[in-house]
Amino acid sequence: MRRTKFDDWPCPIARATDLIGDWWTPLVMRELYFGRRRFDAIQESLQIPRAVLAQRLERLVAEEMITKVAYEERPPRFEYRLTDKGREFWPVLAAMWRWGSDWLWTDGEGPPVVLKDRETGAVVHPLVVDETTGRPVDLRTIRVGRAPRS
Amino acid sequence: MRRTKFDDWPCPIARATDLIGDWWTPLVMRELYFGRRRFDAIQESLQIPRAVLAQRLERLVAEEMITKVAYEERPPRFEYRLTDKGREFWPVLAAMWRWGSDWLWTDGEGPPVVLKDRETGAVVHPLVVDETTGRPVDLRTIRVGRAPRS
DNA sequence: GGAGTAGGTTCGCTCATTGAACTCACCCCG
DNA sequence: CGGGGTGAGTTCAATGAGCGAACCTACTCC
Repeated sequence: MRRTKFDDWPCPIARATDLIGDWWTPLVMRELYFGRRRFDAIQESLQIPRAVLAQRLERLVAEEMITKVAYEERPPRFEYRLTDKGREFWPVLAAMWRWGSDWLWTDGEGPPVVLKDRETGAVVHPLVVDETTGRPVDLRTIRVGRAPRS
Repeated sequence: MRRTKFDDWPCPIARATDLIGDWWTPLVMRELYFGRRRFDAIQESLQIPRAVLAQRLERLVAEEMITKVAYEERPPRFEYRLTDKGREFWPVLAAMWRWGSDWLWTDGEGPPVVLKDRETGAVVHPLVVDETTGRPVDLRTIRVGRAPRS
């Protein structure tokens, strides 16, 4: 049977999972965030099967995370550019980066790479807070409620 | 062929993706965050195939996101409890929640559910910031660098 | 002794992912 | 003009993961 789809569930986590839950997709986004825009560049960097990359890019275009732009007509050549929707997804990967760095290196060291501020060079530690109060989101202080109907 | 594993890549996003990139896994974590701890409760709530749920829980236990605890000996009954590692993954799903709420409801409304502060009842809007500066993480101001060797 | 419950396994089917090879349109070089 | 190179994919056969349904086990309750 076909894999169960979550894209019409009434939960933001379910819908987001449907999109980025495809194998390789977060890594394809990572490549785009770090400036790789061409098919072969992404394929070579990730060593992703070409058929899979083609299918993932197609879906990301359909979901309007990226757009496919011809940067040359003859011969036909394309690149993939992030949309606002795609660019705003970066904080999710930043949160994953933080958690992965904190918990997935068991060798006593951390990962060999860090996020840095482009200007100051200071190391950036992503943290998820409540926009209004500024307090870190904590499972114990949060519950789910019905949305206030406006 | 077997699906490519990312769990030993030198990138925090890749390693985290390997774990939560399994289909259903973020939703299983969501159920645990919202208090469902028993196999049948999770299975019924998500309508996830039982074999898949068993395999996901097994992996989450192996990765120390959760522990399996007998809450009753005769008859044998179990529940799954979050570890610190599992609980600290919640901010990643909170960031996904925010992005999903902002971008995945095209019907003019938002999702029917929101996150609320358990005490004040105020709606919580997760936001990913830099822990040191407090500024929202923005792709344009961030780059990747080698980790300072301590 | 039969029904019910919690927590899984087993099964056969289909779809997705994989690596390797192939295509296509074009350019450049001699 | 022929040969090699490049970017962007498509095609292919083999294997593995996800699917729904049925089954199993160990107990309790009536």
